[in-house]
Amino acid sequence: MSKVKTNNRTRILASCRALMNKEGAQAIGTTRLCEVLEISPGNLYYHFKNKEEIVRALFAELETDLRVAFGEEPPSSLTPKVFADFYIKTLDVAHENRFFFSGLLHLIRQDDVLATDYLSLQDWALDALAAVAEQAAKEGHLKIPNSKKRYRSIAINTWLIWSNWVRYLEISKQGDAISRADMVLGIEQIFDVLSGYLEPGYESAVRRHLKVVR
Amino acid sequence: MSKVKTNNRTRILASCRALMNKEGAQAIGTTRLCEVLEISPGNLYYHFKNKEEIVRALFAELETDLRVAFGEEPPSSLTPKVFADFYIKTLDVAHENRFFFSGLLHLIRQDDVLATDYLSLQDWALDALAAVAEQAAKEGHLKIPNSKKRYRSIAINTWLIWSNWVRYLEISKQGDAISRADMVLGIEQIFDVLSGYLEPGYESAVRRHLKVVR
DNA sequence: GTCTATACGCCGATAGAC
DNA sequence: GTCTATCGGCGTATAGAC
Repeated sequence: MSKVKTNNRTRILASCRALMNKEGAQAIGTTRLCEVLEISPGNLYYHFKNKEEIVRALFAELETDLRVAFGEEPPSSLTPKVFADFYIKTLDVAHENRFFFSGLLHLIRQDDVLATDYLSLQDWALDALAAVAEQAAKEGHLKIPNSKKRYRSIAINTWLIWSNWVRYLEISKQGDAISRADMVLGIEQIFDVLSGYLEPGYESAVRRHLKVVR
Repeated sequence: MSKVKTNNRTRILASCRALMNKEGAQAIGTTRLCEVLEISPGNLYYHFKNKEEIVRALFAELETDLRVAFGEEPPSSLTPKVFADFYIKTLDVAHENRFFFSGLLHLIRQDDVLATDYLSLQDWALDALAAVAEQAAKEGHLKIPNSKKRYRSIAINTWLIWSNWVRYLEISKQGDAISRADMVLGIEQIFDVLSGYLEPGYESAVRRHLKVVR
């Protein structure tokens, strides 16, 4: 916790995230990273004990951003704008940290600490998504039997699509850049999980809002 | 295409699939593989030009199994049993080849041929899933506006959950074995994508069938 | 804080004997 | 078909000078 600028530490993190997003977490080694940054291996290992520590630091940043984007508590009123913005914000965070979700299984297989931390973040997110569904139902936007189990199931489907949408794009677009429009498509996919239950007026209001963003 | 038994070739494929399923595709090298099989590197490289060729051969097997499981054409009548069995069969194939879906992005990033082949399989599967939704609608099980776009959207959501369900289990269960019951849970998740549109009698019939399997 | 230099292991792959 | 032997390269990580 020194006051001096430890600029290389920041550069390492930023560069590592960018490279891993581009080529995948497994493809980036400390050697490559040092070359790109034009620093020495010794320098990198002064700032981080090992490669795991770099990924853990990146995960910590992701976690912070995600908790902010999901909101520490469900919003008080789910206007169509609040609803649409919620997913835009969270998917943006997923996109900025796509290396993590794309290489997730490999990353947590070789780092138990990261695995535990990820699982508690996932649990938290599932609860948050279930709470949003429950709130939407309470406000009359979702016509759905009031059942914890049902909310949980919707949350899992939402999470599966949410956390894999960017990966699906990377797989499907093969090199082409991922655009803002692609991300909005992701929100529409997530939204379709609820579609069968949605009150028609509310549904079209949210979809109108999504069109504006795109 | 010789008539003699090329047994080691088969052993290499089987062992490679098993190891990759267990530890991830990136974690298994030719060296490890040879040690486990108690054969020499030269032997392995007699049967396969390189590691890519092994993975491609495994993909070919996956593709064959998957096309059989999805059926070459949509079934003539979607009885609840047909519907449930369809997903049980396909998810089993996904489970037997989970290494592929878990490490997909990394695998196709380093093999353009595999990438192309995978994408056409995915396209085919999306069409098949859309056809199933359309058929279910035609038979009156799904109450849904007759729109190609809607069927496509449902197919994508189904595919996202289908192709990531086993990965989600691996991430969430961390070492615990994946059971048959876990797979049936996956089918229920997929089924929930349709839940809002389903004709109630049909829905409960399919769910009853799933309970039997579990 | 940053550098140079370097150890060590594993990986993919090949040559050539049997 | 299968083996032994081996190569070059890259990955992580460390020691120790500046």
